[in-house]
Amino acid sequence: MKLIITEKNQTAKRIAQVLSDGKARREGGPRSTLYAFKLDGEDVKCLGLRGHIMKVDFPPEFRQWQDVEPRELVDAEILKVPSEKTLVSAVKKLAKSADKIVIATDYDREGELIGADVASLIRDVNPRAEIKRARFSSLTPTEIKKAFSSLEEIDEGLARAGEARQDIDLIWGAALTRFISLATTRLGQRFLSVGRVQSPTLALVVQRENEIQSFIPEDYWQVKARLKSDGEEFVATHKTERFDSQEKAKRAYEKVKGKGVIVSAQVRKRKIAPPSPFNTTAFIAAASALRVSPARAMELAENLYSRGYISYPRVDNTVYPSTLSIRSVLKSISSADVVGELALELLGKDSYKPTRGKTTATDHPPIYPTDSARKEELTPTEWKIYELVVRRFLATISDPAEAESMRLDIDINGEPFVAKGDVIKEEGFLRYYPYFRKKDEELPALKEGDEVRVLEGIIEKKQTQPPPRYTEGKLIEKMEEEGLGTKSTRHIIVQNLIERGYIYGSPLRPSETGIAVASALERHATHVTTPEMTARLEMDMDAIVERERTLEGVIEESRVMLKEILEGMEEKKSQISQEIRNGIRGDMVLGVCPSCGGEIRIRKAKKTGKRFAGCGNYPECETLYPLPQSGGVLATGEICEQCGTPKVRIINKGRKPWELCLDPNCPRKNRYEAGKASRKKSGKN
DNA sequence: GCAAGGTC
Repeated sequence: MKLIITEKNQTAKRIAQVLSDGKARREGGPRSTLYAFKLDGEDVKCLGLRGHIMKVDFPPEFRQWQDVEPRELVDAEILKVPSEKTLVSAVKKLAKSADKIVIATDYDREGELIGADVASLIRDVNPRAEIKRARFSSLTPTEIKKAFSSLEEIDEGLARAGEARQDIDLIWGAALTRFISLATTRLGQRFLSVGRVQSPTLALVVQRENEIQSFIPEDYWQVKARLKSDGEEFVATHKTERFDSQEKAKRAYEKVKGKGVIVSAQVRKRKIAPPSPFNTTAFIAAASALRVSPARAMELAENLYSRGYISYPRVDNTVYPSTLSIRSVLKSISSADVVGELALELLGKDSYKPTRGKTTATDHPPIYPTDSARKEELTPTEWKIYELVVRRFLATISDPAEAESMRLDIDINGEPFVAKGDVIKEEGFLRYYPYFRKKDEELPALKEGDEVRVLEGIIEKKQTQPPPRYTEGKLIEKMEEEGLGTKSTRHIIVQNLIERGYIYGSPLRPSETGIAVASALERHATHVTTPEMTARLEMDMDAIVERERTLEGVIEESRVMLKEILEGMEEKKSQISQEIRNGIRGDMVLGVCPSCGGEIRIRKAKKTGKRFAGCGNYPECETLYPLPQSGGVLATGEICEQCGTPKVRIINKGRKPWELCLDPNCPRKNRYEAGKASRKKSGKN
């Protein structure tokens, strides 16, 4: 028997179908990922895994955080243990009766590692089996057949590179997480985490907040003129866009009366290029702009993918492969509600020139629709995401939009003014992808020498603005730019930072704890807070692939570095502990006491150990409120309009953070309960 | 109970 192992069910199904010309059958229950068929008289089985089926961990004697010094983890043995037990035993069972094994996991570093892990499991139970590797970068019949007719060997170098990543992440993550958690005695559920990707990401949010806090706004003045010509009104702005003093602005403003003369009128045609195909990050950014959070957008996309509506959503590539037939994609979506008609329109074209993005990768095709959906088959949010994917696809194969921009230079009593207009003349792709379309700004058709009437002058005081906080989508884009995380993990990393209480809100801000952890790490373990740690690791991994370095060498070097860092931190332990505890204490302040003006803080009842919110002026002030006993509690800085108590945010793992005011008898609560009940009824949306 | 990486 020949056994084929793939990384996921969908791939197993596809490969089995292609190699058997559609004759493969699923074996076992409805949740099974095993497909069986015959090929040239030989029995073939194809098993789909669920990503990694093995994980790395320390031996049991290192499990108790309080009993182990974090630095002991640096040299501790690292074990590989099954993380998907049923799949591990399925592999073993099947491998016993197989003489040929083909590893057909994804063609990337992690895929090679998954494959090598499986191969070593198989060698344990069946040392005589021949193990080969199939490599393909798309799931077209030609590519699959080619891969299986020219089998290769497992690339041990690539697999070792993956192992280096795994080991280094565990060693650094575990040792530093335990160090700061132990130093601050934040143990149990609410430990403080550190990691190669999460810590630099936290640092990004903290740095942005620092820029905002240290930003000194400068006053400036703007002068505008409301003008009229032939019954049409429009606004022109003084050419000096920012006057640095009120006097100067006033001098210009005082001349804004009577008439203006058009000094020049320029009309320019401008093309607006259609957007590039969706990779994960671009998709997340677009969904984020439509107010679907990254984690939710990915959850919805994965669900649509497993039901056959869209292609694989975890992808770096932004260029459609030449093997993707645009015409058949259009046909497959032509009976969809709403967007099907749009697809039919584009089916009339003779040829297609899809746009291309910056990233050419061979992992998967960019995200595109694979089937027609009806509105009643999907929840409203699923539909929103499906429609977005379809419309983006249609946009990538349609024409540029054409805009006409107009600029009028106007002289008003010697003061120069400018009016700008922008009007879409040809819709092009905007017909299919209207999401971020700007409103037309029209100007009257004036020419040089024409006169306009001044209706009024406007003088406005403004201030320079600090850079904006990151939205989740923008943060994920920034992570990609900095090389942090992967298409599959970035949204999870951001969600983890939120669940840990490090960052919160929309747009994102760091909590006091987040700021304190980031600054302590920046001072004492700089390496782990910068994207360079990842960049360096990537280089070392490349060197392992090229056999220029060994896995052992790379890890040893990393261990030496971490040991030094931990030694330094050990010396400054009490200082680090103090700093972070100050941050934690900062987050304990929930707001202002409505009866005495003191601080409402999170406290613990001495007898029961239960937490509650109470006034810092106790016993003079006895104000206290109950708190939910599970989840994180964070201040929002806002007070309830109804009852005047501070509003807090409750963070629970795996759930969307929610807000409530502290007063359990607030009249708003009834409304909240009603809202909750109706949400429950309508399902997940 | 630590990380980050796969996949559901």
